[in-house]
Amino acid sequence: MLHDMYTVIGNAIRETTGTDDALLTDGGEHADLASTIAFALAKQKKQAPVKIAQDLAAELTKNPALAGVTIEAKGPYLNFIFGSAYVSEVLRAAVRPGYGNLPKKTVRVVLEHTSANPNGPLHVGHIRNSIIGDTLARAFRKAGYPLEVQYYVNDMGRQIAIVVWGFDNLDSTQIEGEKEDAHIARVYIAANQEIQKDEGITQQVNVLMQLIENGDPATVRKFRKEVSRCLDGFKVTMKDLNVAHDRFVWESDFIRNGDTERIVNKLKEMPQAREEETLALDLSEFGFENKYVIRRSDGTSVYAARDLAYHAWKGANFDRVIDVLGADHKLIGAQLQCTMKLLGERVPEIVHFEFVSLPEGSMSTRAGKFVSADDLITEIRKRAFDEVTARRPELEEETRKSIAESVGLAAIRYDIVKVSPEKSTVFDWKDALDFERQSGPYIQYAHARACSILDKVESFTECFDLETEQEIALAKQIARFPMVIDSVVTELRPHILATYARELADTFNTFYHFEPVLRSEGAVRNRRLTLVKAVQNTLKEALETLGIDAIHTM
RNA sequence: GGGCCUGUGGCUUAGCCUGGAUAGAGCGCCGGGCUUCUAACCCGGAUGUCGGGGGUUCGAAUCCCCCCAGGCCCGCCA
Repeated sequence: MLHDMYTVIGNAIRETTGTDDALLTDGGEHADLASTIAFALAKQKKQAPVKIAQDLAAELTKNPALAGVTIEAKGPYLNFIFGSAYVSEVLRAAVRPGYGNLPKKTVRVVLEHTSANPNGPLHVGHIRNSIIGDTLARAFRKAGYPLEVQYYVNDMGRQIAIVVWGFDNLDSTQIEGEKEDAHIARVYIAANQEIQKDEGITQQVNVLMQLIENGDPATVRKFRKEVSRCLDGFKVTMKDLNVAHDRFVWESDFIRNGDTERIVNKLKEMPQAREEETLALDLSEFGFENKYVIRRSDGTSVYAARDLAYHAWKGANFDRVIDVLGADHKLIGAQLQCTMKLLGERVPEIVHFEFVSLPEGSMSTRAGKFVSADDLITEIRKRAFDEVTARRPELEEETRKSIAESVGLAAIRYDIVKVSPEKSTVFDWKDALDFERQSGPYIQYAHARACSILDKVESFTECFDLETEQEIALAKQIARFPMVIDSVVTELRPHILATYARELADTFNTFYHFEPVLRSEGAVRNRRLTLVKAVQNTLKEALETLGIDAIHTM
């Protein structure tokens, strides 16, 4: 819709001026779309931009393809203002279920996110990965892509060996009511403290790592058991966060099925291979200073080898491979991409996000320095319940509890997804527990308001002809939604959707305060009810794409 | 030491890729609005050397170079 207008107007400008780029941008407060083409043509035509803009406006107004669009020159700017037909068309589309869905695609996408090491609970840094990843996943589905979401289970790393060593050698009884992942973390932290005191333990851990690499059945069972327990804990947390994976892929499977060995053999044949005690790749010709180590001198594979095998498998089964990874993986991510390219395999696209730290410094599972996602969820639900109880004391306790869960989820997800991924953040309890403007609950509230209006009418005749400035502004905001979804998947930046949903809520709230709906009559009432229905539907679709419940009352 | 990312009112942040109309918002501050469709809201006000310096351009928060500050990375860890 907006996209169609963009194309039509862009083509008209290109045809009329003979340029390649129509220099079309958002018109902001001045227009729906605007072009700065007059500046670009000034030198070539040896005329003032203002004159060029005037001439072009006159010329374009005659173009039948642009019928219904008001074209005016404001100084050197060419402004395009869409007419009522556009607004009606937007409204007709926006009241239908699934508004914002884009045409079905055939490109199969695999998206990997979270993939935290199973050595302790998910903390507020990990869930930035989960929430960026899950929001992207929802946007991809909305954009019509067949998608599989995977969690890569690092079940054979050193940390897991340390966990297993702890269970074998320390007092590791589970405390009553203790969650599995919290239990694992406690043992992991204790084991690391022992390692600090006694270096001999490292040797015992190394032995465990060789046993797991060689597939020693007893060791495999022990590793699987603790990793599975930790994952069970993760699954509870992720369910609370409305984050879902289609498949959990175990790293050790790529050793067992021979994929790692096969890819290591291919790597050996590369001109960049350096086989001494270790097997490594020299990628210095591509700007990587350090060697990319594939195999240790004792013959065991390192993470990179298994990761290459995993990515080769993904590349063989999907058309696009996308990974969501923390900024600490930038270098190895780039080395992975470089190596995949050299192997002639499909190169993964990597979405990086910067770190979340605590006011006192970086988080560390090993040192026990972290705020767990579970603690955050518990705290925010408590706060949300108090808030709901204060506002809606008449509701049943069960209803208030349910609303509090949805509000808490919205607050957490929105607080995290709204920030651009390249910005590092410091976790702040006050900001995380905020339910006011620029928050998830604020957007939910706008949606609940729209629902409340619609609940109060039996039926109405849909009317798509808007009149007032506020009505039209709201419809034009609604019109942007499909293009926003497209931008999210094209740019792999989910915070665009967060910003959009908030702006739509802002526009609706302003409309709400200036334009009575139920208290108006006749055609005015009908068209405003239609508009409220459209905004309710768009907010619902946007919230659900953000993984937030579009609740009807709060 | 090298590489990547970030630096926008007191605080948090959008805009930067793809240069253009008075840099947009929230919190906090000041003032106003609930017998009214849900005030988790709305309206108005004060607050900005867009880290600093140079350059490109008719035009720079946006592009290029240098510098400063912070984060992350540079392992036979993952």
